[in-house]
Amino acid sequence: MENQWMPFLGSTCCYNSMNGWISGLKTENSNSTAREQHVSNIKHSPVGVVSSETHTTNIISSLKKKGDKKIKKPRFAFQTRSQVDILDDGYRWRKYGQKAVKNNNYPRSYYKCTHQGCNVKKQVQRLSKDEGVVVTTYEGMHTHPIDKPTDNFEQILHQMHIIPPH
DNA sequence: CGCGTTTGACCGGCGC
DNA sequence: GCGCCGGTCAAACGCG
Repeated sequence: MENQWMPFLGSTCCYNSMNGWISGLKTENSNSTAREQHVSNIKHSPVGVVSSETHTTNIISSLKKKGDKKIKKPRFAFQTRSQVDILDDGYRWRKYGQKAVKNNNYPRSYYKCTHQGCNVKKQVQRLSKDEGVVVTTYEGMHTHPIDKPTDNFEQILHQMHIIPPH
């Protein structure tokens, strides 16, 4: 498989062209530290992109039905170090569920984009290992512009609009 | 009154 | 087949 690395807000994320999903690694460097401090002004500070291969495998296997060609939705997960769970990324989200997940003391919240016809979902989960870290997973791509642009997170969202090459 | 959250029920996949 | 686990539904509720 060929991986294509791209800068992501001071850290590095990895696009895996084999399964079409984005995975990544948390990288600490002086550049990201400065960036974090800057972004922390808006309640969140990205610390890296999380790779969840097991989760990815499960989703993909569940997506493909017998005979059907699997429709792989782009997924994008990243971690932020924050006190609050809800990231104001400029889109409007409606919470439609909350579940307690195993091996985690904190519940996982499920959100859906309220825009008509836009089926983007996201999950927000706080790590019990490090309660200062919030993992946000986006699923799908928005079919509309951002309602309320935010200077910093607009860039993140823009990164997430990258369509996997074929 | 319109919209978003809460919360238990429901459901499908998967492992045993 | 059954129970666990994760994801979704939807009715009730809250709040502006």
